Amino acid sequence: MPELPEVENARRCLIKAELPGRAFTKADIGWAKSVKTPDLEEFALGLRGGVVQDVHRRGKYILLPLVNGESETRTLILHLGMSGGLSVQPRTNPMHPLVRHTFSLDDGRELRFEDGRKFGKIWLVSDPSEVLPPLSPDPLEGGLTPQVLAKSLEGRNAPIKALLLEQSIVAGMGNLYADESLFLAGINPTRSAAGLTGEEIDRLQQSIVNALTASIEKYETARDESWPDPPRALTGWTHPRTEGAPCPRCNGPFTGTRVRGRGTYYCPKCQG
DNA sequence: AGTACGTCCTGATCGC
DNA sequence: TGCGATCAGGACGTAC
Repeated sequence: MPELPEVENARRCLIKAELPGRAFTKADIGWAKSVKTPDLEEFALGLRGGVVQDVHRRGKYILLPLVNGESETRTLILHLGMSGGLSVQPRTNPMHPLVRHTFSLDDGRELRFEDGRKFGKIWLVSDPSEVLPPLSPDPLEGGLTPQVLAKSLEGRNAPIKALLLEQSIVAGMGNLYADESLFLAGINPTRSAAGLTGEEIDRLQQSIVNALTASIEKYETARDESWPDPPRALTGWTHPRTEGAPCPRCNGPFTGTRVRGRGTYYCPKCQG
């Protein structure tokens, strides 16, 4: 589930749970392959004693800058993959069966990393740029202007939907919000990026920002209402994801197809 | 370089 | 109700 809005929601939950200021006392890794850097032993050793300074997000990555007693700084980086989720809970709370990793804190709570499909990833590094892939400016912080987007799409003949999923083009974009952005912009997901007009790219850029912002707002409300239970996954998009379902705009039937192997839904009439 | 495909995993859901 | 088949919202390595 985690795309930019879900990861941003997770980030805000960790802030609200007052994770910053706490120190890690222990790492319990339940699926070794999740830890990419360094090796397991060094990871557990390096994490111990680290005091969380803040919770940042870069695209779909959560970054926890840590400082230990000797004022050495490292960063714990988490990627939630396809099915990951994070929560901070008292150690005594019942453990969800899909929690793969737990990071004990110095106040009797622990950071829990749930990851049913085991596609999540974890790094502990001195310099995040060692492991982070190239990412576009964050769509929520104004850096992803129509000009920047147009430049990224220049000369690219792949379907626009496929390119929106590239994190170097739109950091944080995922399959669902790609469909939603294209629906809002009225653009067919299968069209070649190079064939888009300047006006369409402008509309697409605006739709990307709108789609992500609207979803985050929904999470914001849900979090306030349901705290401390993290908001369940909510429907942060407006287009249907069922073949034949009525288009919210023209009432015509939605089409389901595959673009680069990913489930793709669009209105053939509004997104001709 | 750009594009397309297979692969890593298991839980949830669908159809018979 | 039970059970096998299919599907899932990410990302990367590989090959053309």
